[in-house]
Amino acid sequence: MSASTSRLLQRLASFVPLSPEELRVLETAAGPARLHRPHEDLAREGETAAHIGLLVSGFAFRCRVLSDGRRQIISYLIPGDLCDARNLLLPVATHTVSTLTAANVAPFGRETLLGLIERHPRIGQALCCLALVEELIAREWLVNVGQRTAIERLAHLLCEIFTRMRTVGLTDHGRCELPLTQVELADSLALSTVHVNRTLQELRRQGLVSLSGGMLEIHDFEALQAVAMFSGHYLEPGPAHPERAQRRIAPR
Amino acid sequence: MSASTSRLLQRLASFVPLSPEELRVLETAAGPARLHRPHEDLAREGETAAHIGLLVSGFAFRCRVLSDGRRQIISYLIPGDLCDARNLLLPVATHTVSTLTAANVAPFGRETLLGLIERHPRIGQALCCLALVEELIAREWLVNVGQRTAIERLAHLLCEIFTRMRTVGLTDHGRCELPLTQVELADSLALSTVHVNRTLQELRRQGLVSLSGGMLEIHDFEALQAVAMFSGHYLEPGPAHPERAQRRIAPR
DNA sequence: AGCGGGAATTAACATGCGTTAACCACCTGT
DNA sequence: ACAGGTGGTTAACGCATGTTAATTCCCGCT
Repeated sequence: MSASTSRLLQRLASFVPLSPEELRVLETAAGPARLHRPHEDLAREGETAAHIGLLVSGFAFRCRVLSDGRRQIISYLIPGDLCDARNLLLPVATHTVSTLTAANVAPFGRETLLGLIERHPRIGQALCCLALVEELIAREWLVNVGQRTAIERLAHLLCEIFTRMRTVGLTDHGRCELPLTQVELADSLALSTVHVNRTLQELRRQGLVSLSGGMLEIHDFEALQAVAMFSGHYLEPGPAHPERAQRRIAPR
Repeated sequence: MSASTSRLLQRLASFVPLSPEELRVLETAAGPARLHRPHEDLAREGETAAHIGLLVSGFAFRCRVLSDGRRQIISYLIPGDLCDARNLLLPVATHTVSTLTAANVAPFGRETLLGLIERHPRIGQALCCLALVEELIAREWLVNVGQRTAIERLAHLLCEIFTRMRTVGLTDHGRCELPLTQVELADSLALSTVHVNRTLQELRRQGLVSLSGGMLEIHDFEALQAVAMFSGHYLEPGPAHPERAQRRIAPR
C-alpha cells in the first residue's frame, strides 16, 4: 500500500512540514484499495460515510442535482485527492461523488484518521489546508461560471485540471489523460453540450488544445492561460507562514 | 468585549461542544473592535493579514475582480462571521474583503489564535467547521449561478441571507436589514443590473418579497423557498457525529 | 427651495448561448 | 458484417438575458 498514498502525502507535506513518523503513520493508515467501476457512486448526497476514500487511480467528480434534473458538476477528483474530507467533521454528505472511469480507492477509517489527528495535530492542519484549497477551487469555479465567456471558461477549466495533474506528476509534456465527455464539460461550465462542442472547436482552430479519445493535449499553454485569464496561484498556496512551521518542527 | 463575540461563539459551539474554559479563552482573545467606514477594504487580494477579523456589526462582502474589471461577489459577511479564517493557514488572501456599511471588526491576533488552537484542539475543530460551511455556501452559489434562472437565483440568495441572519438573531419576523444595491446583487448573481431590477419586480409582483431602503421583507417564505428550490441544510450541518463529540467531552 | 449624485426604473434593441433535431463516426458484441 | 449504443458534429431557429441610454426617484447638502 505504500506507493498508493504517496501523491497525497506529497501534497500534504507541501502545506505543512510533516515528520517521518507522521508520514509513516499516515501511510499505514489507509486500508487496501477497492476497485470501482466507471459511473459508480462513491458517496451519495445525504448519506453518512464511515470512511474517507483516497483516490489512488482513475477520475471522479462531485456533483449536485436539482429536483428537476439540472445538474452542476462541482469539482473533479484526480489521483491523490480525498473523496470527502468533509465527512471527518460534518455528519452528512452534501453532494454526490461518482467515478468517471474505473478507479482504485483506498479507505481511511474515519475514527482512525480522527485519532491520528488527535495525536499529530500537524496532520490535521495539513488536511485542513487541503480542504481550503478545495474551497479556493470552488470559488474560482464560481468566478468562472459567473463572469467568463464560454471560451474563457473552457480554457480555464483545462488550465486548472492540467496544472493539478502536473503537480501529481501525471502529465507528459503538454499531454495528460482527461476522460471527460462533452456532456460532463457542459455540466461543469454551465453550458449546453452543443455550445461546448462549438467552443472546443474554436480552441482547436486557434491551435491551443485538442481533446479527444480521453486525452488532453495542450499545444500552447501560455496562450491558453491568456485566453482563460488563468493564474495557478490558488492551486498551490505554498507553505503558510513558514517561520511558524519551522518553530513547530524544532521542539520535536 | 464580551458581548461582541457571542454570535461567533454560539455558532462555533453549535458545531463542536466547547467547555466553559474554551469559551472564556476565546472571548478574551479578541482585541478591541475597530470601526470601519462603508466601502473600505478589510483585506486585499494578494496581501497577508496579521490578524483575523470578527465582524461584530455591519455587513461586508468578498469579491474577486478580473483584469478587465468584471467582478464576482463571492460571499457576504454578516455579524458573527470571521473575515478570513483562511489566513490562519494560508499565506496570502486570494480575494478582497470590503465593507458594505459601516462595520465594527474585532481582531484576533493570528499567533494568539494559533496558540489557542494548539492548547484547545476543539477550538480548531470548530473553526474548521466554520470554514467548511463557507465552502458549502460557495458550492451552493456555484449551483445557483450555473443552473438556476434569474428569478430562482435571486430568490435563493435572499433565502440564504435571511436564513443566516435568523441564525444569528438578526431578523424580526419576516424582516431583516439588507443594505445591498442592485449593482451588488447583479455581481453576486452574475446578472446585469437591469435584469436584477426586472427580476426583483417580478418577485414583488408575486407578493413574495420586497427589498428597499436597505430592508428585506419576506412576505411568503415558503413560496420563496419553493421558487428558489432552497433548502437550508447546507447552512447548519449540525453537530458532526455526536457520539464522538460526547466521548471527547467526557474526560475533561 | 434648489442642487447634486447615487440608485432605481424603463424602453428599445442586440446577442450569446440554448434548444431541437438530424446526422455521423466510432466501438463493441454477436 | 451488421445492429445498437454512445459520443461527437452540424444547422436552424428562439429566447433569456445583456447593452445602452434616457428618465425618474430619493436624499442629503447648502
